[in-house]
Amino acid sequence: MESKKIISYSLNTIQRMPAYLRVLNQLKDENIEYVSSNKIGELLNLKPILVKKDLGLVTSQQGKPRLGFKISILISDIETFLGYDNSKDALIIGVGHLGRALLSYPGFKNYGVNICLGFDIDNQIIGKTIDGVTIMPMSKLEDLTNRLHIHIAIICVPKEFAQEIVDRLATTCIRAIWNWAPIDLNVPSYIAVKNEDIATSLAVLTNKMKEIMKRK
Amino acid sequence: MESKKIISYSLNTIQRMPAYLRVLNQLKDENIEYVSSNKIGELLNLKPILVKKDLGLVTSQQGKPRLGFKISILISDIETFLGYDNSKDALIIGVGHLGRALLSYPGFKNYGVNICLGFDIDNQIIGKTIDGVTIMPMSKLEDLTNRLHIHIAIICVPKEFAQEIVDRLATTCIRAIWNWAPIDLNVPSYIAVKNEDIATSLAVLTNKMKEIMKRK
DNA sequence: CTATAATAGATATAATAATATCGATAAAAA
DNA sequence: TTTTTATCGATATTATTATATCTATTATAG
Repeated sequence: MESKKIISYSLNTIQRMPAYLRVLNQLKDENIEYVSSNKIGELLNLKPILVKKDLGLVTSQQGKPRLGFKISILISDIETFLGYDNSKDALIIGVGHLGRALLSYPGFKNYGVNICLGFDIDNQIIGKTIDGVTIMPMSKLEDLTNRLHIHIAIICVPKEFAQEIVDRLATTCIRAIWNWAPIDLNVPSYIAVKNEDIATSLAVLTNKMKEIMKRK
Repeated sequence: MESKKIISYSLNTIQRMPAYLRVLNQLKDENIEYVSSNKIGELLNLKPILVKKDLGLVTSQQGKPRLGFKISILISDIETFLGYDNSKDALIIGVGHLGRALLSYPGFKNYGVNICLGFDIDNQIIGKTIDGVTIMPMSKLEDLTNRLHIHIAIICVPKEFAQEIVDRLATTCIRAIWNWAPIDLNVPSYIAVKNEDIATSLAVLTNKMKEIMKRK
């Protein structure tokens, strides 16, 4: 009987990957070919052993003693793992300041995400193109989502409207929601959610600050 | 010899607190007086036992059998724990779309954060007031920060400029930096940092999506 | 060519976080 | 008033995550 090793990646491991990718690309730009876990740990303030374990989980190569891992392979392995290799279309709902900030963010393509449509209720901007993305009326939401087979939705509307939009998206082929509205959404189990929660971030920040202020 | 119990709160516990606060305020608005860990766990999709432990760590009250905790006390205990009770002044550097989105966000006061100053290099907006916050030229950064005793800085500038701003802030009384620029900052140990990392968020989201798509 | 040192990889251990269990208690029901 | 039951609080257990140790390997220095 065959046995397949099942590897499960912890949330923490996943969250560290983008940081690895950043330093690896930096090193690659400096024309460095190999890097050790020690070196990466040093650059990111992570224990080398942790880096070693994380990288060992996702890379396809054997690390070489005294040299470490080949950077180019490491990069492509992590990109594959994170899904940056195959571009995914996304739409954005709510094109106010926050929505525009995200639209003008140049980095998405590096992360395999391509925002191809915007939706808003403001007649002033409907039909216009902002940062290369056309803004459509909300009435077209379901139809366009399905016709274009879009799986990722970015929600940037005021919190009062977020839930009703989720309910509408739930009837479409959307399978991931990146929620920037400060509210706990009710989302069916066939849709992944990531909340960008300002309150949580601030809680962590002020807590850290409290620790630091206590010290001295 | 006296012994003081040292409680250390895990990052996870801290991060769950804002969610507890949200549902507690909701319940309070419904004029409910007591709530059990079970009920909160149900509302937030968390195991009741985890909620019980988290709340037990921060609350000052004895929970009552069959009733649970008194909501009003729980709220004020969590608010105190998170530092929402004493307002903290903050400044924002970079008032483009993202900066404006944060400025127009009405929720900060609920989190004990008061953005009282903005800084930018754009002469078009320097001297103007946006959402009640006056925009100052970068040249005044250190002086105003120190004179007003501001401890929190929100960085919303393009990533190329983020590090030099951190270096300038390090010479002031700033003790916490909320970084929205997509870059690993080098920050002295006497300053707390919280990175708002789009790449990390997307990594988590697309990974969850991958799991969901695999299922069926 | 040989010795050395830095590294991966595997495995073991420790630390941390989540979950389960159980007795005491008090509200609610009988 | 008595019984029942939901809950807390404390403690124990389990699961997960991070760290340490040890061996084999190989680039590098001598």
